[in-house]
Amino acid sequence: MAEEPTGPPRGPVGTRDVLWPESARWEQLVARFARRARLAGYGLLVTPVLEEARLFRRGVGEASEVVTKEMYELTDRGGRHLALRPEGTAPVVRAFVQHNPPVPYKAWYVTPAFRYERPQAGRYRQHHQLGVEALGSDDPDLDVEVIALAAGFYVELGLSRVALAVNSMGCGEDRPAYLSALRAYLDTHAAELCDEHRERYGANPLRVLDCKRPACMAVTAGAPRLVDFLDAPCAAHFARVRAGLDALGVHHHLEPRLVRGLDYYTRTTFEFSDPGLESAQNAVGGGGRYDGLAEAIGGKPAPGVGFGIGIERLLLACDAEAAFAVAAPAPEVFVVDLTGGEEGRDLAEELRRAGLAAVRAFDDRSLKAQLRLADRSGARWAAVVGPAEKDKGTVQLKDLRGGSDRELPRDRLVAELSGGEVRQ
RNA sequence: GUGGCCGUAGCUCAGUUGGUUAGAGCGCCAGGUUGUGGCCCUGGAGGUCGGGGGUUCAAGUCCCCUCGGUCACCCCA
Repeated sequence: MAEEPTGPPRGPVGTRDVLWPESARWEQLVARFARRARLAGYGLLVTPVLEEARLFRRGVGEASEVVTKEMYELTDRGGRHLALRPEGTAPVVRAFVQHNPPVPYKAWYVTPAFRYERPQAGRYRQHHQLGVEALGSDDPDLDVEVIALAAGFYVELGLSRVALAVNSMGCGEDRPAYLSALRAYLDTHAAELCDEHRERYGANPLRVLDCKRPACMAVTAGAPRLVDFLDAPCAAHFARVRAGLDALGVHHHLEPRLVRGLDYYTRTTFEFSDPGLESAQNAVGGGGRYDGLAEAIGGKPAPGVGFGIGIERLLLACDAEAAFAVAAPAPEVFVVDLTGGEEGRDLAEELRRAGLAAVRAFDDRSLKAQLRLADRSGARWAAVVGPAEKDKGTVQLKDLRGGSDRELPRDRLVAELSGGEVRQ
């Protein structure tokens, strides 16, 4: 247990503050995603960050790493056992089950997610995800729509190296046959597996496929493949998904060992990775179909498919590819006041009421200081009001790019700035 | 949870084999004729050297602990 800290409080380990102006990029990212989602008919869904802990135990999986080792759990003052959401899908499905909206119900979200793990490049205890979920249909074209939405988003941001891996995990019908085949294979190669999996793979042999240690990877390279065990409906579904991606020009490749760490996946799984990311965490998004999840959490059966994109990692990928540069937001007008503040106060508000982004200096700074601030603010115009202008009822309008200056009646200022006469 | 590396001004860093009042650049503030920014010049503010303990005549420099950061394993976004 950590000792009681001293000094001013700090943000908890593994969390970050995104200060302005850096946050401008974040803001833009969410806006772009929202637009894309809306174009495809996905509406914003807001759900609580807190959920009953049992939602994730049942949904994400009792034995999954995320639940057993990484979940933030707490008991509230009323004795309720709650958890901070470790991922985005289960809460969406919970809301769907609880409210039973018309299907297909297509929603997008932006949310923090919490996992108690050691932070490193591209990995935090609180990270943020952008995602969509489409519930109530098992149409493979819906898988295609969802995947294309994500793929198009990466392209829109200027990410050119993002690769899409896909796989199918089958369903409750064909999974048992595959599991026994995999188990039989692993039994004959048990001695060659990594330390962690040598003794224990019985509970969920799929985990071994996900193991990145060289020993396990060498063994699983020759293991039976999920796609070879799909029953007819699942095989047809997967074929339709891949054909749809091809038809839309969404490049992808089969990754037979892609199983992902959350237990709820069935049929389609996919993952986007950016090899441009230097760090070990180069997965910038992932998702899949989860036709058994609604039922697993106690609702009536409902299929679903969706994905999550990690905002922090996505931005790291943008840095690595020198993509998605966003200019810091700048005001249109900087109001310079030499009358003691009253004129500046009133004029700034007047401009804002007219829809112009207007800022000013405080603390009665010198003219020189105010103009310096105006320059650094990035504003195109400075509107200067001193005692002389106040008496005459005018303002000096200064073009901060060139430096030219002209005086105009104060009641003409808004019209000048918003009318296009001065704007170019 | 395990391991490597690193903690000196707001930021990026320098601080010789331990030796006076801890420095630079950038940023910030003020001034450079009474009301005009950017460039330049001058000056200024700002640091419990992450924290605690120890060694020593003397610790930013060495040792231990601790907190934090960072990277990796694992897993994932």
